[in-house]
Amino acid sequence: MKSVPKPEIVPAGEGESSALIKQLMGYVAERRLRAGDRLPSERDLAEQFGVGRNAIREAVTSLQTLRLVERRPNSGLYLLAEQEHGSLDAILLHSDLGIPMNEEEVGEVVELRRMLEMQAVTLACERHRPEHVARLDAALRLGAEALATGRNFAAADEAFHLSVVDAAGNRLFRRLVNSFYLFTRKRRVHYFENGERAPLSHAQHMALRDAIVARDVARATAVMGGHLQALGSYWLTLIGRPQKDMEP
Amino acid sequence: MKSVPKPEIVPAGEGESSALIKQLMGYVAERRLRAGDRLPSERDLAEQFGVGRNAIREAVTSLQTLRLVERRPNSGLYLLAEQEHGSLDAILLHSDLGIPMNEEEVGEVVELRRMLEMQAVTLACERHRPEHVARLDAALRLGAEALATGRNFAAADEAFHLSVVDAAGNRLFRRLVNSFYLFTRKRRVHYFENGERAPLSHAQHMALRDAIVARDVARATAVMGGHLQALGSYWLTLIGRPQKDMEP
DNA sequence: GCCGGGAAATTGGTCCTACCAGATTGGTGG
DNA sequence: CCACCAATCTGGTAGGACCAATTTCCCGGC
Repeated sequence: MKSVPKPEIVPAGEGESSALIKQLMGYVAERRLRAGDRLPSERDLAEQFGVGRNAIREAVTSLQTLRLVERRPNSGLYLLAEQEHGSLDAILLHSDLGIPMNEEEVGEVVELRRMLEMQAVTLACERHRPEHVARLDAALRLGAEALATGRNFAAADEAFHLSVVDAAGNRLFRRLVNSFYLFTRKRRVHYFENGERAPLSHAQHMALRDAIVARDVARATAVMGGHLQALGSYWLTLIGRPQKDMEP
Repeated sequence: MKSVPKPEIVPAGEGESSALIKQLMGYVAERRLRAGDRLPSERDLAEQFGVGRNAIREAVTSLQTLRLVERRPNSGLYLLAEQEHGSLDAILLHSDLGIPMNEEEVGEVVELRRMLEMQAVTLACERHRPEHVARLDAALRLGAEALATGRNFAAADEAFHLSVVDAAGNRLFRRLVNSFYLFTRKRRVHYFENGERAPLSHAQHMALRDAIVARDVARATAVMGGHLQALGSYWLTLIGRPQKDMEP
C-alpha cells in the first residue's frame, strides 16, 4: 500500500528535527551578530546546544542553502551579508519563526505581496481560460464552506489567491507567490481568527472573480487593491511583536 | 589577521562539496522521477554514489530546504510536488546546473524577470534619491570600464540592474531580484561573450539612467522593455540546450 | 630583542559504527 | 481468514575517527 501519511507542505525549518535552525537563528539574533561575523565552530555549537555535530551540520547546511551562512573550510562558519544576498525564503523564514520585524521590514513584505498580487490579477484577466475559472469557483466554494462551518478561512483564502496566480499562467511566478503564502501561513490563520474578517474577504474574492472573468483589468486591480489594504494595516499592527503573541 | 579568502557569493549548490546535489538532481532527471515518487533510501544512495550516508544526508537536507524533497521518517525520501511548491531558488538552480529547459519554462523565466524589472524601474522612477543616482552612475562607470578594457560586461550589467532595484527602495524585493541574477549569472557571462552585445546594453543602461533620473516612468519602462527584448530572444535560443554547450 | 621555523591546535569535510523509534512486511499460529 | 508478533527497513541522532589546510604559538637561532 502507498498510503501518504502527510502530504502537507511546510516551510523549510519546521518540525522538531529542524528546531536547531530556529535555535541557531535565535543565537544569531540574541547576540546581535552581523554580516561577516564568525559563529562558534560546529563542535562548540554542538556542545552548547547539547546535540551531536551531525545535527549541527544539518542545520548549518539549511542555513547555507538559504544563503544566510557561509562555510569556510579550515576557518569557520560566517554570517553572510544578509542585506545583499540571502534567498527570499530566508527572510520570509524570519517572519515564519516569529522573529520581530521593524516597520520598514513589514512594509516591504506587504508591498512585495501587493506587487505580486497586482501583477497576478492583471495577467489573470488577460490570459485566464475556462479551467481557471473553474478553479476560482472551486476556491470560492471552499470559502463559502468555511464561512458556513465556521472553520478558519485561511486555507480558502490561500486557495483563491493561488487560483488567481494559476490563471496568470506562469508556473515560476506561481512558485514565487506560493513561497510567500507558505511562510505567512501562520499569520494568515491568526488574521482570520477574528471572525469578522472572513466574510469581507470572501465578498471581495467573489467580486475579484467576476472582474477577472469579465477580463476587466481596471476593476480587478481596484478590487485587489482594496482587498490588500486591509491586510496591510493588519500586518502593521504586528510590528515588533513576536509571533508567540498570536495564540495565547 | 582576518583575511577574507572568498567573499564571493555563489548559488546554493556550488563547489565540490555540493556536487552531490547535482548528482541527485541528475539521478531524478535521468529516471524521470515525478512528484511523489520515492527515492532510494539514504543508505542505498550512499552506496550507489560511493559516499557516506552523512554526505547524502547533507545533500538531501539542501534539497529539502529547497522544497524539492520530503523526508518521511520511517518511510523514505519522496519527491515533492514540484509544480505546486518548491522554492524559487530550486527552479533557478535547474537553470544554473544546466538542466535543459523547454520553451515554456524558458518563457516563464524571461517573463518573470520582465515583471520584476518593470516593477523595479517604475518604483525607481518614483522613489529614487540622490544616493541612488550615484550608485547608478557608479555602475555605469563600471560598464564603461568593462567596454574599454574588453572585460566581460556581465558584472557591470548586474551592478546596474541591481542599482535600479536599489532605487526602488524595497530590500526584500531586492533580494528576490538578486536571487534571479545569482542563478542566471553563468548565462549572463555567456551572453556577453558575444562582444557586440555589451555596447548596446551599455547604451540602453545610460538611457535608462536618464529616464529614471528624470522620473519619466513611461520612457523608463519603454527603454527597459526594449532592453529586455534582446535578452528574451537570446534565452529562447537556449531551449533544450544544456549549459555545457556554452563554453567549448 | 627580533625573526624564523616547526610543532600543536583548530577548522570544516567525510566516513563509519551504533543505536533509536516508528512503520512496514511477512510469516505463523489460531 | 484473521490476528498477532517478530524481522526488517526507514530516517534521526550521537559519537568517534581521520584528513587537509590553516592558524596559533612557542622555542631556538641569530
